Amino acid sequence: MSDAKSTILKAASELFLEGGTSALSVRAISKRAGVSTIGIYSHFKGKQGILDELYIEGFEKVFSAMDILKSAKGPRETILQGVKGYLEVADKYEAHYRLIFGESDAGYSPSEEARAVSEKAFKMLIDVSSLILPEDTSLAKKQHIALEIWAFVHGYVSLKHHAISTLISPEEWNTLALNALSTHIDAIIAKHA
Amino acid sequence: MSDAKSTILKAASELFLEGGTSALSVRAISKRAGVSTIGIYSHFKGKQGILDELYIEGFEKVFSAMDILKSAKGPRETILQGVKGYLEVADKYEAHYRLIFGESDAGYSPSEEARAVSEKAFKMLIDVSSLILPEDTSLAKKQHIALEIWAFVHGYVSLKHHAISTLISPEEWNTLALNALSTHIDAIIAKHA
DNA sequence: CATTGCACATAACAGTGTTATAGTTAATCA
DNA sequence: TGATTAACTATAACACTGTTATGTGCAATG
Repeated sequence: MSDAKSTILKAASELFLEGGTSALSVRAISKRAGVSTIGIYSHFKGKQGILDELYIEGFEKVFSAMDILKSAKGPRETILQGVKGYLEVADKYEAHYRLIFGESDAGYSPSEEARAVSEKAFKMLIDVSSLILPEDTSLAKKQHIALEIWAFVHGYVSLKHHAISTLISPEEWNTLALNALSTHIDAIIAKHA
Repeated sequence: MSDAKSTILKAASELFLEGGTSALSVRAISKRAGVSTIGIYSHFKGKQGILDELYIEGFEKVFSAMDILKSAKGPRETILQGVKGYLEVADKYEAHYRLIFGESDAGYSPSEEARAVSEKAFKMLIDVSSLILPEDTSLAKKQHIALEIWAFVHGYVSLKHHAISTLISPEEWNTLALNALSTHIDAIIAKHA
């Protein structure tokens, strides 16, 4: 990546972490990066291009959180560790997470390249969650189980972000999510044994 | 509600259903409603006020979907019926659902009144999900179980909306969600019997 | 009749993403 | 070396956004 390109991306990432999408105007990025506004369009495909990079950046963080396939503690604990990592990434990079799930910019929709990265992440999730299934399980079934786990974890993260109800303390959320997932994974194991 | 007020709200609701938040500009609403742009500010508190009304409108639809407490089929089937209603509302009023969960307008955050309506909906959810729990269960525990169910269902809806992966057909989603919820509710019942 | 208040249209302000125009600087090539 | 080309820059404009100030007319009230 060229110098100017990485400088722009760094500035955008900083602004993004500081104030989310609302702080991410083309003029603000170019000002902080020390380039002209037109630079955003020559080095990236406008704001869409910037958001794509941040989208991919976000998924790569999720990637690394789930990259714990080779655990000695057995499939159940490996998955729960992956869930824990996911929850932590979602907390630490909340802005990225919101962008990925469309919670921050109505106009944005990921490019083909960005979509490809997200599918790669889903495939990794399938690998991890397949650990609790018999080896001869069909791919469709594996996808369904992976989706099941993902939906559950993401549901907790999403509800937490939007804080519809303030009845539950922020610290408790991740514990509740882990307990619920633990119960559900046991149910899946029992069902498909 | 005055004539002009309901006319404006009707226009806003129509535009919203047609094209989501991006179609909801103050000028577009006033044009369709046949009033001046300033009318949005005299009858409502600007765009925020309009979005608040739609937010509440959305929650009332969720309300009515879950308002099936008195079912003769027993607690398990009653809950699953509530989940089914929830999924259907989420499909039918996708724009409202996205607004409620912040997936459509970054700048918007619900007013106190709107928040109150959402808490009322959560309390109803607690009532429904408490059906599978012993009567002497603590309120905190009831909340946790309600959150568990909500997170799971919402996770499916949210992932479906954003279609990270196109590997699963749209028609299949709700069936998968219902099956997963069915499994999990059994697990909850077994755990807290 | 005069005054008050309400709804109106028009226009403006500050911001957004994007693009056209024009000027400057650096590197490449004959 | 001198000329051309490419890449950068700044400035300004366009069409849009939410919001507000200004002025206009009309209706009801004192």
